[in-house]
Amino acid sequence: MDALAFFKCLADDTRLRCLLLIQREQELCVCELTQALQEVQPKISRHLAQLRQCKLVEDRRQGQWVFYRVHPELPDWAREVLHDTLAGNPDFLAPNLALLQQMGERPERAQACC
Amino acid sequence: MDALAFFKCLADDTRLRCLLLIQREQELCVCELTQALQEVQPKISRHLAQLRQCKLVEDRRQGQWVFYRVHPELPDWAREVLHDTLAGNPDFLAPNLALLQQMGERPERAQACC
DNA sequence: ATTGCACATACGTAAAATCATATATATACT
DNA sequence: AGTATATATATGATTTTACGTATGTGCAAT
Repeated sequence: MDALAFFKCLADDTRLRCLLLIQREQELCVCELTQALQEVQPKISRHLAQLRQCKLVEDRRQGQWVFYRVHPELPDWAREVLHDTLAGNPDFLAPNLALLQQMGERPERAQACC
Repeated sequence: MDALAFFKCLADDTRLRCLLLIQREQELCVCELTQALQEVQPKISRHLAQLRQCKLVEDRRQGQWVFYRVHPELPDWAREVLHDTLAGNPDFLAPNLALLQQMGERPERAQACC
């Protein structure tokens, strides 16, 4: 995990919100992120692809949905950066979390394996 | 201090190295950074201007030299991000620190006031 | 099989960031 | 005053990044 590549991923509003939301909520699918950010789906998808290619997140398909979570092998220092950012900017995600709550019929999670 | 603006500042190789070097060495002047990064002076200066405008660093003129240090009012969460990044990437600055050591006649520091 | 839904990607365009070079400013020294 | 050094900014070109729209893919259900 290259520090520069990591910060480039965080240097875009859409990606920063997606990543911090995923970190906070453990796991989110594309339609939830689309709702929470009020953006068109291809835009969200494109940015998630970048986060995936840089190994900041990992995806898991479950039926029609694809769930994203923070990559299990993300180095500790990077995890701490995300944690510190979230802790130091408590209002940043507020509008997105509100939209997420408002969302009806959120996809239900099943276990990743077994 | 806006999280997005902060990460945009870190999302460039020149700025990331400058900022982490300044953080590590407490204070550095432009010619030292120019040497440590092996870049032309206007390039270093331009990136320092951006770090200054975003209030990540503060400058202090002393004679012919201008010294840069981490801005005293940088929020704690941002300081921790810098600290974590430095701690988690011990080799990142190695070539720059080596060049800095090789540098003869480094400008001497004086107290900022009094 | 085909229709619907969730998601991913491709493509051309637009906007933003970076760069190299030239030039300006500020200080120091003679 | 004049020259040298350190640093800052301006300008136009180039590269990178992001975007909108259209289209492709995978799964589920009828």
